[in-house]
Amino acid sequence: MITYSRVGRPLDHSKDTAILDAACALMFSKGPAKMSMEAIARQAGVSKVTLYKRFADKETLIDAVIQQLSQRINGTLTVSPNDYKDCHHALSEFGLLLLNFIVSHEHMNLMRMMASISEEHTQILHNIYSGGVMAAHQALSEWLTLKHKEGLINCADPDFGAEMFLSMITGLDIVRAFHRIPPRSVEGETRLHVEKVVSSFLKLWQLE
Amino acid sequence: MITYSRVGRPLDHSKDTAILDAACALMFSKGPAKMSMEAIARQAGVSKVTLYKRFADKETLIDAVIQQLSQRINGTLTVSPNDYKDCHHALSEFGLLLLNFIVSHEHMNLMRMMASISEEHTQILHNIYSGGVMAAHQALSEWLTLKHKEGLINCADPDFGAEMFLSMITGLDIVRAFHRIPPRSVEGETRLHVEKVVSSFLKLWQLE
DNA sequence: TATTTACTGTACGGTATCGTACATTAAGTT
DNA sequence: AACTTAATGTACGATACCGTACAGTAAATA
Repeated sequence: MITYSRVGRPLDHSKDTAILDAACALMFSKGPAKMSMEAIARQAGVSKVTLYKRFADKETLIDAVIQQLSQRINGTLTVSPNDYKDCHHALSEFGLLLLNFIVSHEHMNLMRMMASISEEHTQILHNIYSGGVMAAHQALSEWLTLKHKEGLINCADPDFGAEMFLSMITGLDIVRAFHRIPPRSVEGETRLHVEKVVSSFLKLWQLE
Repeated sequence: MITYSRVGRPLDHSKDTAILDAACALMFSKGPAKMSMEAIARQAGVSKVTLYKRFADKETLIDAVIQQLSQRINGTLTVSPNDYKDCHHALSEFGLLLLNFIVSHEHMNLMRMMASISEEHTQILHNIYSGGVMAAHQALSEWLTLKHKEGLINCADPDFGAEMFLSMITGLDIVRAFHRIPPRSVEGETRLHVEKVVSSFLKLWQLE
């Protein structure tokens, strides 16, 4: 942590973001292991000394990049099913957004970085889980509870229902993306998949 | 590739497996990046020269480890739904096996290794996908087709059905395992999850 | 202006690791 | 026995990279 001091030349906070951006880009292209601190400093337009002033060592920087990236990524998934009235419409829109989010390059890159985190640093992974998947699951679960009370959806086990929806939407696409298999070529195919999932989901939990 | 020669001291093929085993163990404990060739040679009880005689360089060895591991792992998932007559029973047993397989340490370690494979070596990932997920998906899809013809399951879109079953069984457990969150403590919980999934699945595709 | 802190650029010590060379021994074939 | 290949062990060159030291410059405050 850098303490603020009133005297002397002030910290240039634009360098923080410059460093993180450069590190992030290099993590994408080279991977955490082959990313060198010199390259980060060069690409950030910053001397190595400043780099080490902001981040104690390489591992700290990597952690910071992952944290920042996960927050930024999870921030893109702001739309909740609350935003739509019709259940089918709500789930479709949410599902489409979710699926596109999951197979996005940013998210897959984040996953690959997370895989490199050693067993000793599980806390970061837990934080990411809480802020990402768990939050999405909880939001959907609460939405299902709400719709259940409104009598629009008959889901007595909203936790299970939410888990099913998330995994059904994800389907095998996340596996394929992880195996670096090109995604569905046509946008319509994705939408069709989502529609089929939503139909199945509602068939299970809309009517008795 | 090592060409066979009739003359001179023959290759000791036990060293191949010794090297691969040592490399595999070190990949598990240290990760691919921090695994050194010296350590592999030491643990395998082999000199560094022999190591480099069998595997041109570190990357080649890593690829070989991943290939071997994926084959061995996929080999453990031999049980197909064919082995049971009752549909519910078949899906339950298959699902339980699948879920335990997916969250196993071996499989998660393999996933983490796969994440370190660069974009230039996608062929390995594609091979793993074909031999693993895709094979399981296809087997299940064919089983569904069979049961459809037998009139036991009403699944006009077996590919989609198989994808749904696989992802529903997997659920969020694979995500949690990836985030290094401890798995379900009680064996019974896993079985309960599988039961709920199978019930839902059959509710969708058994009756009209 | 004096002082304090931020920042640059270069250089460097230290470490780790890759891949190879060399001399020597082991284990087979002809 | 002569030959050929496998294997060991040590040593070594080359490289890369981490993290820091040092001298000097920039930008703020008192």
